[in-house]
Amino acid sequence: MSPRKSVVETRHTRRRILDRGLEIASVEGLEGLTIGRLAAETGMSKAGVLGHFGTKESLQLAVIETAAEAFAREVPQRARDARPGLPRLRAVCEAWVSYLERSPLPGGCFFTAVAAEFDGRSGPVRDAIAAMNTLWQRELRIHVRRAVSVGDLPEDTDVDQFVYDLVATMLALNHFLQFQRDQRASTYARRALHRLLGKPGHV
Amino acid sequence: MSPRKSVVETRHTRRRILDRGLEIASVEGLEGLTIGRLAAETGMSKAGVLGHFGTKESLQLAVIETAAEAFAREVPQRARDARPGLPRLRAVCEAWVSYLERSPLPGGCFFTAVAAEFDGRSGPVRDAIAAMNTLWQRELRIHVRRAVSVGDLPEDTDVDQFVYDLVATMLALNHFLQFQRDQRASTYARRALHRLLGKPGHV
DNA sequence: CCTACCGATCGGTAGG
DNA sequence: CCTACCGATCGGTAGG
Repeated sequence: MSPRKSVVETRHTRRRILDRGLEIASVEGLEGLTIGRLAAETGMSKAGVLGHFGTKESLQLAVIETAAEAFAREVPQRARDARPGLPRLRAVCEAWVSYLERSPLPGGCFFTAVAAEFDGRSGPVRDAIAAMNTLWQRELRIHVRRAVSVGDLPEDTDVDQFVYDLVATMLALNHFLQFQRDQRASTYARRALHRLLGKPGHV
Repeated sequence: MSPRKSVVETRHTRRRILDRGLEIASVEGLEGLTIGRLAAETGMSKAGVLGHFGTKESLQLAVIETAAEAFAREVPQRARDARPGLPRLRAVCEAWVSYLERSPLPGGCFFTAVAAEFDGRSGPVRDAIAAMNTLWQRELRIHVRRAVSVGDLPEDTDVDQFVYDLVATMLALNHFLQFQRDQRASTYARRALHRLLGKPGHV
């Protein structure tokens, strides 16, 4: 029996479980993430792992939360110093491409993976993934709209179409990198972005 | 005990299993496709189902083969009467969009789903999916190259970039339709294609 | 946080 | 093609 841990130690253990869980889920999906494997890889018992979350579904929701925090840190946060409008939008996209290129998670983009996994299902886990997806596209729309309103993009820009094109480029980048393991993918992605956003350094 | 069946009946049973298996796998993935569920939904015993394939892996490979045949029937075959070059390429893309729009499988595009599922894994199943993916992109490249050589597309067209852009549009279409359930997706996809391929009806 | 369980389900086999 | 199994693993619980 392990001795009872302090609050800070408990929180640290929870983080370790979630960080490892995010890595596993990026490869195996959120259903393929099993409590038994998570226990083995953190050196705990299954009951020890489950004690932090109660149910597998709560664990899945906590992993989604963890993924959202990592994404926020890696992409939108890195663009916050750029001037609102096209420069900010470009900075966001460059941080996004760079994140997918570096691919800190072994299975590539967590949200792309679990969106595909849960697209045919329903329930709280799907809803949580969808909520993050909506939040992110809303942020992209705001950047595009701003770029239009300050005159960096043409007045007649279709904002939703623009967001679709950005998302398409990133979905393809993740697909070509992770599935096809084609390193040229980031070149293609940057060229596609260049077509949408123009030359970096110019307005 | 069921009486022994004729060869034609056996083949028919195998087809029924594979058709149902493809539907299940489009939603649950190829790992989530279980022999028990497949048996229940075809009114057979697990041993009866497994007898047709031997192992789950063989079943998975047979489902991939079935999916490839369905895709070939629905997309490239429907474009074979169009003139080689840009008209053929446009016909292929229109059949592709239409296929994703109609979405005969409950989980959307089978290959998109399983590519995401297996991108972090290795083995014969991943290899089979990758082989189909390669075959299809090779066909797309041939159409693009032909469109360039007959003068329908500019001489300096980057063929691989062009294929990347087509795939990006289709991945996004499937994502927006299946995950976001956004019916406007096909409008966005067709506009993106229009930008790449020009106005249908014109060379 | 552990050990020691639970019923359900997994892929697969034996034997007919 | 079936019934009747097998060991392994699933999510989860009891009790400490």
